[in-house]
Amino acid sequence: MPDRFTPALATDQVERVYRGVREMIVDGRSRSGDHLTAETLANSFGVSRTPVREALRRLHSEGLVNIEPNRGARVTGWSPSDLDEVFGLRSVLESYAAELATAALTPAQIDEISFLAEETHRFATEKVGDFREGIATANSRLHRIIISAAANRRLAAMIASVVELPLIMRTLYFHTETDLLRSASHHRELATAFRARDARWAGSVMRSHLLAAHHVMRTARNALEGPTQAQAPPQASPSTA
Amino acid sequence: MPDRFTPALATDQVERVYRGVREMIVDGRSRSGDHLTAETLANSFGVSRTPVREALRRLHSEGLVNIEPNRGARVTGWSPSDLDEVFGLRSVLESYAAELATAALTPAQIDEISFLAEETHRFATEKVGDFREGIATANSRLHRIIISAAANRRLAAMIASVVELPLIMRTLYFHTETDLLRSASHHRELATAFRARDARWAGSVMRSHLLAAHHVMRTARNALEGPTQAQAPPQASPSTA
DNA sequence: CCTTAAAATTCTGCATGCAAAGTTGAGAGA
DNA sequence: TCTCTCAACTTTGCATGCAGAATTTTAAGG
Repeated sequence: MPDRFTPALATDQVERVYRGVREMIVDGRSRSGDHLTAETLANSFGVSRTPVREALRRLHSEGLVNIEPNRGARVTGWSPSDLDEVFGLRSVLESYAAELATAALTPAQIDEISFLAEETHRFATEKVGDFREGIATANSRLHRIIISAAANRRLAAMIASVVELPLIMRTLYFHTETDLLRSASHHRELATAFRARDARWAGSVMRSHLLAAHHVMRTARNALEGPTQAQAPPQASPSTA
Repeated sequence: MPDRFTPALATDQVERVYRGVREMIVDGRSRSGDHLTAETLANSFGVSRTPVREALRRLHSEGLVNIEPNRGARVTGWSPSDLDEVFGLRSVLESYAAELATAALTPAQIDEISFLAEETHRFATEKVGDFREGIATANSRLHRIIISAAANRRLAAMIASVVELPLIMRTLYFHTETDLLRSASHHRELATAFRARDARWAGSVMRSHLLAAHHVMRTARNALEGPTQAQAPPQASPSTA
C-alpha cells in the first residue's frame, strides 16, 4: 500500500523509477525471472543507483519483485496457483467493495455504471474496431467507480495489488463471445442492484462476475498447457473483470 | 507484501532496520505523527542513512509510515475510521482464510486449535497471573494456524498488514469478562466447525469473532472519547481477535 | 508583546566510491 | 569432451559527500 496512501503529488526520482519499472513489469516488457540490474535501470532512467534501489524495495514490498541478498532483484515469477490466489482474493475483496459501495454511490455514479454497462454490451455484440480495448477500458472504469465509492483506502490498495498482476498474463487467453456477453450482463445487473440499493445482491453479482472471469482464464490456461507462457496467441485480449 | 514472500534468511542491514523500526511502531515506542529522522535511526542502528532510507520505503509501502517529498518519514496517523476499515477487512479476509483452511487443516492442527481454545477459556475464567498475555498468545497462535493452513501467501500478507496495525491502539481498551468468554467460545466453536469440515460454518464463526472484536474496540473508543489517544488506561490488554 | 523577515541550521534526496559477494569464462587435468 | 579450479569481471550493499529544500532561530519592526 504505497502511493495510494500519499496522493499523486510526489514526483521525486524514486517515484519516477518506481512507476517506470512497475509499468515495465505490468505491460510485459520485463518478464518473470528477469534480472533487474540496478546500474542498467539507473542509466535508462538517467539517475544513480540509490533511487533505483529504493524503488525496487517498494516493488519488492508489493510482491512484483524478489530481492535476494547480494543477488539483486528479479521479476516475481508466476505459477498457475497464483492465478487461483488472485481471483479468489478478487472475488472476496471486490464483492466486499460492491457491498460497501451500494449505500454510497450517488445516482449520477449509478447512471455512469449503467452507461458503461451498455457500452460493454454494445462492444461485445457489435465487435467493431478495437472493441477489446473498448471493453477493457469501460470495464476498468466501472470497477474503479465502485472501488472508489467503497471509500476504504486499504481495501482499494489490496484490490490494486491483485488487479494489476494478472495483466502480466492477459495475453494468455481469448474471451469467447459467450464470455463477453455474460460479462456485459453482469455489468448491467450490477447497475440494477445498485439502483435497488441491495448490497447483498450487488456483492453477489460481483462475486459471480469474478468467479466467471477466473473460470475463463483457468480454461484458457489449461488449453495452452504444454507450451510455456512465452507463447502467446496472435491477438491478445485484456481481462474482462 | 514483503518478507512474507522471501523466507527469513535475508539478514542484511536493510532487513534489520526494517524489523527494528517496524517493532518501534508496532509496540508503541514511536507514536502516530512522530518524525523518523534518517540520521537518528542510522545512528541508533549503527548503519548509514542509505539502508535506513530503503527500510523506510518499505514501511511506507506497507502503510506504516508516510513519506512526503523533502520532508522525510512520519509514523502513519490513526483515525477512528481506520479502526472500522481494519476490522471490516479482517472480518472479510479472515473468514475467507477460515473457509480455505477448513479442507486443509490436519487433524493434529485441529487438535491444537482445540487445545488453544481451551487454554483461552481457562485464562478467561481463572484469570491468574498475566492471563491477558496468555490469552493474546494463544489467540494469535490459533489465528496463525488457520492462516497458514489457508495456504495463500497473498491472503496471509494482506491479513498481516491489517492485523498488526491495531496493536498500536491496543492500549486503548479493556476486555470485559463477557467479551473474553465470548471470544473463548468462538474459538471452541471454530474447532468444532473445522472438525465437522464445514467451511461456511467456520467462516461464519470467524466473521462473528471479528465483528464482536470490532464492537468491543469501538465501544472502548467511544468510552474514551474526549481524552486524546495519548491517554491510556492503567493496565493494557492486547486484542483478543 | 506579538508578528514578520531573514539568516543559520538541519535534514532530505541523490550521486559516487569502495569492499565484499557473486558470476563468468578460460585453462588444466581427468 | 567433460569437469573442476581459479582468476577476472560484474554487481550488490553500504558509507559518505554535497546541493537544495525545509525548519528553526534570530532579529527587527509594528
